[in-house]
Amino acid sequence: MARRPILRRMTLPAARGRPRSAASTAAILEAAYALMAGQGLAATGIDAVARAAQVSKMTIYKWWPTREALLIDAFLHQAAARLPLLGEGSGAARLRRHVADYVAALDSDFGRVQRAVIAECIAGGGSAAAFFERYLAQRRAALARIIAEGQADGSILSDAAPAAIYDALYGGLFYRHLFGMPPQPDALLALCLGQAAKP
Amino acid sequence: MARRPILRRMTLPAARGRPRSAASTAAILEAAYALMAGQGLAATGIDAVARAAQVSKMTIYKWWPTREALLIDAFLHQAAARLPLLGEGSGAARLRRHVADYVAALDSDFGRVQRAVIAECIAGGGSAAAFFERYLAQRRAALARIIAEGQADGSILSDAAPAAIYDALYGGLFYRHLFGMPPQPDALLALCLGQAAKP
DNA sequence: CAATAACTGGACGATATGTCCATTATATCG
DNA sequence: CGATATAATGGACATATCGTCCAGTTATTG
Repeated sequence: MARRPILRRMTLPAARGRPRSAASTAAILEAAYALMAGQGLAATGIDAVARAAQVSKMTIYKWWPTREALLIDAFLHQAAARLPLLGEGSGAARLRRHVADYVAALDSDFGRVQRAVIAECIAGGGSAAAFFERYLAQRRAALARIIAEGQADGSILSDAAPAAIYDALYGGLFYRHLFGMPPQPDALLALCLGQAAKP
Repeated sequence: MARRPILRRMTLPAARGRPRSAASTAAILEAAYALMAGQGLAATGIDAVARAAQVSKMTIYKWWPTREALLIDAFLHQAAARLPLLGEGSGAARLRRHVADYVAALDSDFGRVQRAVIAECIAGGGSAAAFFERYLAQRRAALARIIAEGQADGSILSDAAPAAIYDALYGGLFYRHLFGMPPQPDALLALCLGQAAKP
């Protein structure tokens, strides 16, 4: 009979024709990230990405409608592995560890690229809401959960809403980073978690 | 003898030749602001500004080295009148009033333009440190002073460093604004000023 | 009037944008 | 295998912006 395998069809919806090249996709995303990290946003045009990825420009335009979409994807492709949220210890301990990781990441390629992506979002759509929806929202929800656990286990004294604690803490960290001030995680942690939060 | 008047020379350093046109300067700054507010950053090229201000492109390039410098100036030109810091009442009351003004301003032309300027700074120099130096730093210092007064008069309960309170409060507000979340000034104020700050 | 400096208007090369096409490559289906 | 379908290529293309340059005009001072 040689009927088309139903199961296959449901998972990979009819792969007729030449399949999309995973190698090109990865090369494009990595080139975009590397250009943002190295040369900055201004040097990260579609032409430059195509050249660096050794790929035709049309291949990029085929899969990404705007530069904004490409740069967000390039960021997500690298960010997936970074800034893990799991760990052991009290809520406060896990939060402190993540804050330390976040501060270190901001002071690296990752921070430069994140700024570039945000700038591109603003230039394109007026705000960085797209970046929030595709990246920050999940992180914020996960960290709010950890903050709530910290309140439950007594390691975080403040009884403010977890989301508000997150906004003040990470908003403060991001604000200082964006405007070129050195990070001061301890002062913000003390303020946002309640004066003398337990370890 | 008809010597050149010394005093004049010290205040206005030798005004020989045709003087710079104040009307053109104002028209350029206002056109740049209006374009950012109306059409967004992408539509605010030097050519477009020159056209809108009815000015030769060379006049812009003569006085501003980069688009970043022009856009910051255009922002400052409008921002000077906004967000007054003076007022009456306790430190907490003045701070609350400013927070309300700030939130209202962000949700207007002013907010869009501020985002555009920040994006341009990132695209140009990698960070928005230039914007901080020319605008935010003074505001931050003035508000930290008001916060310190609030701690002194007992209207702000938290004894954290005023700068840390500022960073958490305005960082949180800015973070929510930048990423498209609705403002929640009351939650952040309660958290940052100490649970139940007096009026 | 002479000297000085700002402003004009247009032209220029370099670069980026997004689109289009004919061609080639790689897969599935019958 | 051959037919079909889709990706990827590489170059051309019109359009737009950037920053610079220049010759000429305008405004102000000495």
